[in-house]
Amino acid sequence: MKQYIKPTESELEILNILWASGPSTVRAVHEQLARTKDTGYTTTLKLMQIMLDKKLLSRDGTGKTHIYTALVNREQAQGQMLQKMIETMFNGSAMKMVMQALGNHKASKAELDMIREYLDQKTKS
Amino acid sequence: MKQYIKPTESELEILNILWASGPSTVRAVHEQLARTKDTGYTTTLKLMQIMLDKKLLSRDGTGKTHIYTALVNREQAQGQMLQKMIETMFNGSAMKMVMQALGNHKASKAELDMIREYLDQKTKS
DNA sequence: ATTTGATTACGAAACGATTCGTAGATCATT
DNA sequence: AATGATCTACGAATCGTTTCGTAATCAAAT
Repeated sequence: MKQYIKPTESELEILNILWASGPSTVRAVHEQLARTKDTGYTTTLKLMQIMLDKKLLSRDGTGKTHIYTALVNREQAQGQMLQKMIETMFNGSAMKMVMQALGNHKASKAELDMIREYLDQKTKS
Repeated sequence: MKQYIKPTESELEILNILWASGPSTVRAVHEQLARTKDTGYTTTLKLMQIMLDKKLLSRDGTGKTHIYTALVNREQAQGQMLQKMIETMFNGSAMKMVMQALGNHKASKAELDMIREYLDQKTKS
């Protein structure tokens, strides 16, 4: 049975760091986190321990300092969260969401071109 | 000062109903909610009262049964939530998100065409 | 071996969201 | 005006998340 990935806000912040940096110690994660967030070290530690419990992370406990690794795939998590948003906010229509995103965000011409190219490629196959 | 809209999961469900149905009584909202969710009437009531408190809703209290109205605009809420997702999950790139959405969702050819048309229009202006 | 510094483990407080029971208010019917 | 049905108000319990203090553990340096 496939589990749905539903990280909390804080968990997502940690996942993002691990996705970007790869397997890391608590301290490394905490230092990144502390750049944008005022939080204590043991808070980060506890969060990561809970995420271990929830199978969002794994860890290598050889030696004193443990090394944590994200167990969930970035693309998969992104996809699931997007899918959910599309369903609950955009009536299941990816198109509506895309348009809203592009409309709001005032994408650059280069970005628009890239999307167009991507669409072309997708239509062909 | 502009407030950020950060409805919870449950609040979003209620907002969606009000956006779709327009101003409604608690009972009307609850009946829709109860179709997909097993919840009590007073729970819905309490939630809507809290949302009133948070200024997510307004209400007309003339007469016995109150009529609630969404105070937040649908498009605005969607936009903000998308923006946040883009920032936290897609490194600020709307394009990345759009591609991920399209890639995952397997949009129909018709949908793709509509998006392309939209892009063209957007490029022109 | 002892001290020092950093790490992990753990419990508990604080907080917000959610749920629901119960009481009180209101209205229509009789 | 009493009954019954429906609604609102409110407090409290529960639950999950987040936070942090403190103790235990470990490793390196003295």
